[in-house]
Amino acid sequence: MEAISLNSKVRVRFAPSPTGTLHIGSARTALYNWLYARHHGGAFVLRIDDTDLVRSEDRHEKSIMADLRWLGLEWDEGPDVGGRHGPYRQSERLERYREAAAALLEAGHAYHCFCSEERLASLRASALAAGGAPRYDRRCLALSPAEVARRLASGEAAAVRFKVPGRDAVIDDVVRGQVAVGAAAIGDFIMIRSDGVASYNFATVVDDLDMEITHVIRGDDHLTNTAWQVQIAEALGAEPPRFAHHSMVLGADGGKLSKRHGATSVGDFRKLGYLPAAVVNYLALLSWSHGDDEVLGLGRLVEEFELERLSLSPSIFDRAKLDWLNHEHVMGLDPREHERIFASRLPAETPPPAVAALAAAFQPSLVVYGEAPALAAGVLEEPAPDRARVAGAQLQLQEARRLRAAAGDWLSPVVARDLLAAYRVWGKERGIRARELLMPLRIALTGVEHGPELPFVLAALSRSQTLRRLDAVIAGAHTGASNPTQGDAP
RNA sequence: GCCCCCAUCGUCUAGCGGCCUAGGACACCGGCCUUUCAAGCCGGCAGCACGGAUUCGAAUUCCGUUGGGGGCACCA
Repeated sequence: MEAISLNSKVRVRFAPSPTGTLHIGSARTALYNWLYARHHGGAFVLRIDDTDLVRSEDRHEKSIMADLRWLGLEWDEGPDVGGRHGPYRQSERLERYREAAAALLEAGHAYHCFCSEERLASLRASALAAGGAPRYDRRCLALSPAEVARRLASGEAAAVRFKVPGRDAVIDDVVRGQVAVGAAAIGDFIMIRSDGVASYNFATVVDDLDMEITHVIRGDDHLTNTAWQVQIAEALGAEPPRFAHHSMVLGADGGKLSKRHGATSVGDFRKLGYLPAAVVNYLALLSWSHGDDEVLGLGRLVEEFELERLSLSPSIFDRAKLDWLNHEHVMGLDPREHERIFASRLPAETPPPAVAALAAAFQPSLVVYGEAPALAAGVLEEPAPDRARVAGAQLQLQEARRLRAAAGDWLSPVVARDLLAAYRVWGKERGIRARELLMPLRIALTGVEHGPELPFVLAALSRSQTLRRLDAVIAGAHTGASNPTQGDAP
């Protein structure tokens, strides 16, 4: 094993079907492949498994590639970047599969099948009813070569089936050890459909061999596929790649992670404002660990990640932990980078000083960037008139007036910190406690009792905004006092 | 139904026969800090699915039960 890895360069592939967006579970598979390739100095190949011609769409291929790049998982070979083993779309390799099928037909490892889908369906139904695994009954294997030739010549549609060798398939799995699938469970499956297009299980084997893939790293939902695939590889006279089947990602209820669990695609998380580094970090931590280190960047992951240490059991996707990791990554971000991302979430017309102040204010506590607009609005938006009235009622009117009257003093320093310090000095001289001094100011400025630290609020607002809000609250308090139902405290 | 995989706190995991009175993290609860809410810091709660067997000794090995997941297409 050591000798092999020294002599042959590791080559892995991620082979999504462009039938939808990149699911978080698939992203995890891509990540494991990528990490394995980078760790071993090997190649990471992107192949598009689009043999399902009707469900495959170009826009999905594009979005999957965009999501992979967003995650930071660049590939060395693929449909857009090329490479020595192209083409990298299965739809462009159809001829190659027919060629390989012809060889298998020639060698007696495959045969033509003329059975209708209806017959196959009823075969399946009766097998299931009888309590057995649905397997093809090999009716067409019994056809004479002459009859096959005649029916083919007459233009009758035929699929090509693999003639399974009838022995157990043994998979030597990197993470699971030896896994044996009994011969009884493996039927003669279709390699080439009657429309001439290869099926997944066949195309995959041909491509993995052609592309010199050394390790196939994928979800354990493929474990039974692997049984057939090793047998095809052997029939093709080739040494199958090593396999590594990782566990699945489940939803909070233990079921397959799907739409009803909320965000499930990489794009969803991108839109919500998660950092790619945090998503990747979380995905790696799902079924893997490295001592007490949990907050790990891509670089560390490349160094430390080991397939052999993957947990064997399925893991449940926990958004709360992802949130925590994202928060950790946000805190660790270069402040300028954080400000850039934060700003991208705000309305374009947000004044630069406000952007800078708010970005700085929230870097220590932000969970996801999707929160940015609401957080910023809480400070930047003028408190609603009725809100100002309510705030005015909560405010000690005397305090507010004194505050406003003193504005000339505390608005003079340019830096917000100094502003606040000066204000506190002003209050201290008058024997006013910090809470009584600052809470009314907070309410006057933002209309609510919670929010970022006041220095940031002051820095985010312009001088005229600050004065206008104070005036509005004082005026609102007046209105409240003159309103009999309001019952403003004396 | 049949086949395959899996099984440590609610969740992700450490543990690979004695170092385990089972460690860490998230979540939760409490405290501290603080103008507020968060964040941060400190502390707490909480688990080896069950039954046999092996062994001087089992979370760790073996068998079974139960439970969970996956697969069983001319989808990938």
